[in-house]
Amino acid sequence: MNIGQAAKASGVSAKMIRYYEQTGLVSPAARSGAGYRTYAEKDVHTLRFIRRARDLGFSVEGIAELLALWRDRTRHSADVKDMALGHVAVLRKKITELEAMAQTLQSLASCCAGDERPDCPILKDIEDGTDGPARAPHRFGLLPDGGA
Amino acid sequence: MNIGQAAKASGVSAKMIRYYEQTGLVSPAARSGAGYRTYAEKDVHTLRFIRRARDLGFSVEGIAELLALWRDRTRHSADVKDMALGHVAVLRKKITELEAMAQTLQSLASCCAGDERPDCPILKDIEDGTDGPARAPHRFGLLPDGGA
DNA sequence: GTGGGGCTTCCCATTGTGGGAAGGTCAATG
DNA sequence: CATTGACCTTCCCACAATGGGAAGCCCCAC
Repeated sequence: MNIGQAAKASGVSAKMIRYYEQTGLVSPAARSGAGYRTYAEKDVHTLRFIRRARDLGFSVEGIAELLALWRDRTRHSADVKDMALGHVAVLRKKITELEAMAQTLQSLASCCAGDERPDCPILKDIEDGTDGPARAPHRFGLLPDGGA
Repeated sequence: MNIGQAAKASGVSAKMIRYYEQTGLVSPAARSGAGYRTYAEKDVHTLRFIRRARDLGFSVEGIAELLALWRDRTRHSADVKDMALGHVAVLRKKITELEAMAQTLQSLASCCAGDERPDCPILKDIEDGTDGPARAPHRFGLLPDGGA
């Protein structure tokens, strides 16, 4: 199976498969005489694992750990659980931050007339910083959505 | 005031101030004889506005719009409100996605013994993809946290 | 033998942010 | 006045994960 087939079968784009290979997340694929990467069912299985882990929000680095555990028949399920729960904590923290932003904005918006006049409590707040020293983060890229 | 002072006063790092200038979010600062950027209170005020908007999760592009509205004395508060609410919608969507991940992971973890044995429902699930075709996103960078 | 589609590698862009090097400046102290 | 240390300048690099696209080779079907 060539990379295009593997991509379709696994839900990971060809571009990403090459990237994962390049960064060492997956081992280099076998090559055909012409230099084409060839994949077996087993490889697709791994790619699928990766995609699912990505869908659960794990970083590539986290996936590397997960893959290592997956392949280690002597693993302790406690280690996997720790990773999962640790990630849940990260997720929840992020959610909390996002929620704080949303709530602030929402309440600000509810004080805004939303008409043709210029007066706006939202801008006033951003300007004066009444929203507290909430050192919240930002920078959460919105899904370029590599279509499934 | 030099850039370092402005950075401290506004909560925006010097690096970022230069970046914002370079990308046109703020207009080029005045320069001293030696080529040092100099800032007035007014500039710091603008930088503070930017930082607050970032804290509310707006992208630089969004902030550019917000700034334009802020400076436009003939703005309609409705436009500001639209932006705020639009952003809230984006935030909520993100939250929903994150929550789906957290919930899946949490429930999976709760089925995991978490002991020294290798059997693990979490890995099984990721492997077999029982978690549904939830094409959720990922890639939400966690705050490098430019400490304020 | 030719066309179209798939594959290869390589480079670029994205979004904000920080790190660091090489060099100029400035203020204070000896 | 000279040195020192803190500050400024520009320029390049890196990150994380992903897509876009170009140039060129390959393979199969017709």
